[in-house]
Amino acid sequence: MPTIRDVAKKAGVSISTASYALNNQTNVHPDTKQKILAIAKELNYYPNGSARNLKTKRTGNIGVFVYGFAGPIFSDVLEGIRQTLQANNLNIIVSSGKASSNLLKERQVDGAIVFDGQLTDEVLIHYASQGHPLFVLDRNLVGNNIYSSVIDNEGLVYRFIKEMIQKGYDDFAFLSGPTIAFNNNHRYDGFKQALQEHRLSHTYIQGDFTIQSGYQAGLLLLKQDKRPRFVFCANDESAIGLIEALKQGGVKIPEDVAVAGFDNIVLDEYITPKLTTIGIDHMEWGKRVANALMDIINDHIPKDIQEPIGKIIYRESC
Amino acid sequence: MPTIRDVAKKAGVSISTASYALNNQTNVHPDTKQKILAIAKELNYYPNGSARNLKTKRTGNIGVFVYGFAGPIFSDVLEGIRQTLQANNLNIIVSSGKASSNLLKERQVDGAIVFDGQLTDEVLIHYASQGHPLFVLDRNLVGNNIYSSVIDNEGLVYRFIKEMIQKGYDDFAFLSGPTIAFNNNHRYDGFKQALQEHRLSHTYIQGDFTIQSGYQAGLLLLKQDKRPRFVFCANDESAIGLIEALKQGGVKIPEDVAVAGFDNIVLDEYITPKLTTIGIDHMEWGKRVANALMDIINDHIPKDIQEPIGKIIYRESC
DNA sequence: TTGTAGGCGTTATCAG
DNA sequence: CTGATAACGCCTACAA
Repeated sequence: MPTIRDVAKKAGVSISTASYALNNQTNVHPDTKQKILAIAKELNYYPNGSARNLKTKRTGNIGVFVYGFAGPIFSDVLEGIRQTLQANNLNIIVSSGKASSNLLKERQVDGAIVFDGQLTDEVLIHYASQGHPLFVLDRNLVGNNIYSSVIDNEGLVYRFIKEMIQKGYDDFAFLSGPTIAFNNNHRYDGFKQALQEHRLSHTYIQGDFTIQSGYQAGLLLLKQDKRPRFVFCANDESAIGLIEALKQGGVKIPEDVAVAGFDNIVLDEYITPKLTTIGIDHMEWGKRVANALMDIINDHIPKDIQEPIGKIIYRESC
Repeated sequence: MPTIRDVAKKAGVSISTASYALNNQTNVHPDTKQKILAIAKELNYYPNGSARNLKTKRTGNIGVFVYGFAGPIFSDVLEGIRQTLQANNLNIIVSSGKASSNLLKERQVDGAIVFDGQLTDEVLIHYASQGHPLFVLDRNLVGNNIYSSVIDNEGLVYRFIKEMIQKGYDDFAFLSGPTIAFNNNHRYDGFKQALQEHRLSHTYIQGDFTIQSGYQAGLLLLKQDKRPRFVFCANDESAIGLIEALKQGGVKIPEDVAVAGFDNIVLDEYITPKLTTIGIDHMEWGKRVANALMDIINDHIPKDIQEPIGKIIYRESC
């Protein structure tokens, strides 16, 4: 493992000159510079990250922290973030679980984008309070150096349900996700608001965002003699489970029961009937967030953060 | 940002004593230790990762490098790896693109698991040659400290096609992925081998692993007056595209044309007909690989690496 | 244009 | 049991 020392020695220059050359400083003679670079390449020299980070107090890494790797939604956001960071010469580091808080506490990242409800407010606030910019997605958190980008869950669902009411539906049910989920509650709020304006009541079914829970909800409905005409599901996965169960029970969708979800996951287009849903352009969202983070890092001026773009995607299920 | 200095000063002890206490050494009096820990907590002290890494020559991070974040297959592998690493007190760092080689070159990770054909052999070999353990998945690479875990693509496809021949099929086509893909070629080898043993010929269709390319292939088949009785697709996504096109053209699956794929992605169970495929237990694979890496890191004895478990999953498409 | 030297925050060796 | 002190590898005033 060659160090800058070895490079300098072999080039017959001092360590500092080597450092200047390797860091593309102007104050070094072209000839010496070229010689140093050639030798660095020959020795396969790369600076030790830990040493550089310690000295410069920056790592060149941006942490992206997710709840788990299994979810289908994050991948596009990550890809959008990755592309933007790479264009700005920053490394993306995606992590999850205990590793996330370690990286944060030990300052192995210069900034962070958080998509993980498990990370405690305390850890996040402490990290940001040291001067590191922090972005929280789909979560409420205020503090110094903390920025957030939140999907307008409430507004989107509200608009959608209003349209469905215009279309003639008047007997709704809400298939809920876990009640501790930020998303879920806002979606429910929008749902209720729309109905309330038309003095419509609704049925509430508890689920937990999984396909399985949707399936269970479907079985539940099958047992009832009277079923809602429209089930709005807090996310697509539960909607898919619900449809699966209803279909097996001989219920026609959307003729007997109409269904819609939220998230626009890939699966939506491949089930029968294709699922109507509300979708976010995740890749674009990732890019916007990463760009906002870049702005903050580069000139410390928090530009106004644009909301992610959401839209209703009409397909066959309602 | 408090340093160990601050903790020591406030506790009225030397830096070294503080370090001992914080690192759970035995040679420090319980009372002083407790005091130091209390003050560390009070000051919200956490060691600077860069400094510690520089000194100890380890980072506690394991890099997992993927080709991109968009793919549907990796997530379970990642989750398996994550769980195992977390149980061993190591941080998982997932990265992609240029960031991956940076992290490798600058030695910001103690070991790596590589699932990214874009990372050059050169970078990988150089990294491993410095004494870092490296795992490559689904790729051929030999060298010091390099281990690999490869799916038996060839054997699995071979077994599957043999069974299909037993079942009576005798008119096959192969829908290929990109010919530079390691996976694809081995799958094709197994396919050819099985047919050859029965002196059967086959049709070859070029694709690139995407749903779109499968769809194109389907359109192509629709134009032909004579169609193969069985299309084996190099992966599930192309199979799904193929099925979509054939269905739209009025072809019945599996009655007119039988189809199968490889990977067992989530989508398979939600399309009509459900896709027969060959699947790997990805979560289990991730765990095995991570465990093998742990063994290597802990006692430097390369245990025999178990192959990932693959099996044929019969559903409706053939 | 190049070299000297100090220090980033830790850990770890060696004395006390 | 505790305390000086020397590294780890690099960057960067400042001096030459």
